[in-house]
Amino acid sequence: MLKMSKLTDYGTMVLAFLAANPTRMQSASDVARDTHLALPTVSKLLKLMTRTGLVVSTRGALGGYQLARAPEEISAADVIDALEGPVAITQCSGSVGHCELEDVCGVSSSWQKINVAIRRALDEVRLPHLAAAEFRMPPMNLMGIPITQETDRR
Amino acid sequence: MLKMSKLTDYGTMVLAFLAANPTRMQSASDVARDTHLALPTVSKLLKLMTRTGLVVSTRGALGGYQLARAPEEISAADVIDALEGPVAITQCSGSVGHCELEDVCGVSSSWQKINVAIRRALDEVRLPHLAAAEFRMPPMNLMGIPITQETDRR
DNA sequence: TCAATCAGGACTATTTTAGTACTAATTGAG
DNA sequence: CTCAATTAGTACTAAAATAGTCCTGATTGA
Repeated sequence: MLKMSKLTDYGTMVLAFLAANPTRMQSASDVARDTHLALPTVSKLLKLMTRTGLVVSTRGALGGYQLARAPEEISAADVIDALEGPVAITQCSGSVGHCELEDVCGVSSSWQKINVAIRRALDEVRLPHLAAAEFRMPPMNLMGIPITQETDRR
Repeated sequence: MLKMSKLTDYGTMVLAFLAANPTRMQSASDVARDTHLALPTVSKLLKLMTRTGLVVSTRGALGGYQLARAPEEISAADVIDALEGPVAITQCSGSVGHCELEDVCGVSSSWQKINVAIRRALDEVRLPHLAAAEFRMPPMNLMGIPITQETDRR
């Protein structure tokens, strides 16, 4: 199905929330409260995204998180890279440049082409676009089964 | 990482093998022997791909499998659809047309755009391209770790 | 009738993903 | 200087998805 992990979905929500007030420092608890995600999960996400440079953190009392750059500068590809590692439809195709035998290896060509296409699409969509989507997914029916935006039970 | 499942990888190998002799009927054992995959796995794959119409089967003694259509008519998207279900980066985005609230739901727009781009890329690559890749992946180094084309241990 | 073969599904094992908990480090404020 | 709030790191547990196996039944050519 080639689907994103839940964590990435949540990550988008968290980033969308931070994007709403880019200048304001938000603690993990703030984010958890407003996104309705469980605190430990939000905490984990923020830590991950700090390490990968999507958000910046301030430690100590009154500490918290902020976006590392303008929302327009954060793409879907950035989020997925941060939370799932580099996009790579096959094992070796993610390591362009690392693979010494790239020009011998037939795998590169076709799957690589696909990878590039995917990445380009993911690069074009930025946080503001995603943020618009995040907060208004209504309950809907998927093949007869009623679903809602899936969030962490807590 | 957005990666394909192993099964899909194997599926490609199996199809590539069938594509080598499109007119010849191959039993599951034949395929297993020549692809170096475990028989039960190959069997499972072939059954799945038969049900989804990628290959046709003939039962009974002297039975076996053949491609359902010309190799050029089978795309990467077909293989993934058959073995992993429809490509859909988010939950609801796979059900275009089924979702009654599609025009209300903000999720459609951005992720949908990404989905379409991915699907187009997957549609363009056909079995002959993939087949060329399948049989000559040499041992290589991935970030210092020596790897080979991963196959089923059996 | 038998042996070879596919069909279907149940089941188990493995791996990946999600989620939690605990301990250490940092820092502003009283 | 101490305390409370807060992030950092990491280890661990739980749940879900994926992979893989096996068994039983149906089909068919010899």
